Amino acid sequence: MLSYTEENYLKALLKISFETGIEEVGTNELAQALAVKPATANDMLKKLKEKELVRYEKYGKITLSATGRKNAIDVLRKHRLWETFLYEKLEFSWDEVHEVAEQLEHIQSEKLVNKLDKFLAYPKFDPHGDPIPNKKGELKVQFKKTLAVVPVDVGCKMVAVKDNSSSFLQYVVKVGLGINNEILVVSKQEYDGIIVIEVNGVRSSVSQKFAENIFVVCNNCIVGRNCPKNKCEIE
Amino acid sequence: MLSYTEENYLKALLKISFETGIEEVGTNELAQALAVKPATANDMLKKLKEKELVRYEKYGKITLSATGRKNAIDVLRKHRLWETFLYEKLEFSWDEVHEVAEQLEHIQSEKLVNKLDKFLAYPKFDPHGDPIPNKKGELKVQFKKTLAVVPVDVGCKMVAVKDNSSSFLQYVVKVGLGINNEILVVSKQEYDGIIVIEVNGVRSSVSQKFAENIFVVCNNCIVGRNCPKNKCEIE
DNA sequence: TAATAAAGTTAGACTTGTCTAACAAATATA
DNA sequence: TATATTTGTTAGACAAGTCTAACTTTATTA
Repeated sequence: MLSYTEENYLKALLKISFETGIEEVGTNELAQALAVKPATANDMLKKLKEKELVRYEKYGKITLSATGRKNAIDVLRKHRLWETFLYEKLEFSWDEVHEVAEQLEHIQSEKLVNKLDKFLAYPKFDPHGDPIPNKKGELKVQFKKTLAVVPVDVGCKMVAVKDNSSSFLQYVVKVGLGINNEILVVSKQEYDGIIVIEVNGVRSSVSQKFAENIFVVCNNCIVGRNCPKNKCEIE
Repeated sequence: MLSYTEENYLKALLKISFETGIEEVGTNELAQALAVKPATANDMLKKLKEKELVRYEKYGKITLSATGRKNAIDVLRKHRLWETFLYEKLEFSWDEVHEVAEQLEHIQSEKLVNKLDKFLAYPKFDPHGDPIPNKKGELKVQFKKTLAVVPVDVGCKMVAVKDNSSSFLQYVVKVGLGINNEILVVSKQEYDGIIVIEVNGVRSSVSQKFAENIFVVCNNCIVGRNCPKNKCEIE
């Protein structure tokens, strides 16, 4: 049985891998993700290695072992199922679910997870558009890119957000955006990166930073085929 | 903000008060309820006193302060709401809810508790028949006695169980008993305490120990009036 | 390639919650 | 009431997870 803390370390490793597209993770990178000092992460890494949850050599990179990955995916599954529950059943808003799910994801009861999954009718995606792993740990692969790389005049569909912070999500709502909204990129300013988008007939200007945190699927991409290199991420 | 452990100490104090009917609790008693050594409980007590959650003097008895009691009741409210959720929405059986609720009761989110309460339509009692405190911390007082003190030929209604252990609860189900069942005490053996009861026309013999863990309300008692002394408990 | 910067490690310390072993006080009982 | 038993306390230790400060490796770049 893993401790609350150990689970968080494994989850962070998985999350970083997903975000960077690279399996190998560095100590500082991990420490930052967990808001602890590198020394602390280093200590824990020795413990996780001892338990064969990660592969790791001194001064080397960290990768999850098969067991470590399975555990991390279990936590992710719980997190996303709870987010879905809070959003769909308890009237939580999009930006409120994450914080509470961070706690709920550590509840230990296989029966609970599976019954919750059933109660929610086996959802495939959470309220942020992220795929929910099933009982076996399999999750829907998504070919997605950030809004920032979509060329002018190209239409796309918002599928997820990268940043789960409440402040960002509230901003997203304010711009009139939500999961599954169709977005048209109207123009892009070379100078400062400002992007003009059209959603439901309404035009808004968003920053480069904002656009980098919105995941979309392009309308003119055939998923997995002509999806331009370095602009699509496979999870 | 209280730690997981501190919450458990406060909850245990409240629970012991409820069970004994006495507000004052001893160190060993508390330690036993939490499955820790008296020395450990003693250490924690100093901390809880420092935080003004309990009243306590060296070699004296422990009582909850107003703040301590409020915190304990909040935990109790969460515990019982989660039990109700698991039982009513997730198809958990009577004897499975307690263990998981022990974990869920520590989730920190006022919004979550209140939304859960609403989702369950503000239940007054949990699956074991115990009253659920409302948002303000008020809970329905129940005048109840154990099946063990009910005289022969008297009918009563099962309202709750004292022991929440899975093994006991499974036994209860086996005897054909459940919350709100009418019970008639057919006979009592002076010699070994065996009690014969009739439930839905079916007779069963139960031990003294078993009967002490079943809470009932007598049919010939007018609650709060002719409820015999030392045989009724007020919570 | 040598100097500098970034990344990673170690040692020692602190906090929380737990333990054991020895001791002290309060209560029960002979 | 004196002794025995129960109850409660103290001191010292330990594991988990964290920190700071100093140090070592590896990577970058002038």
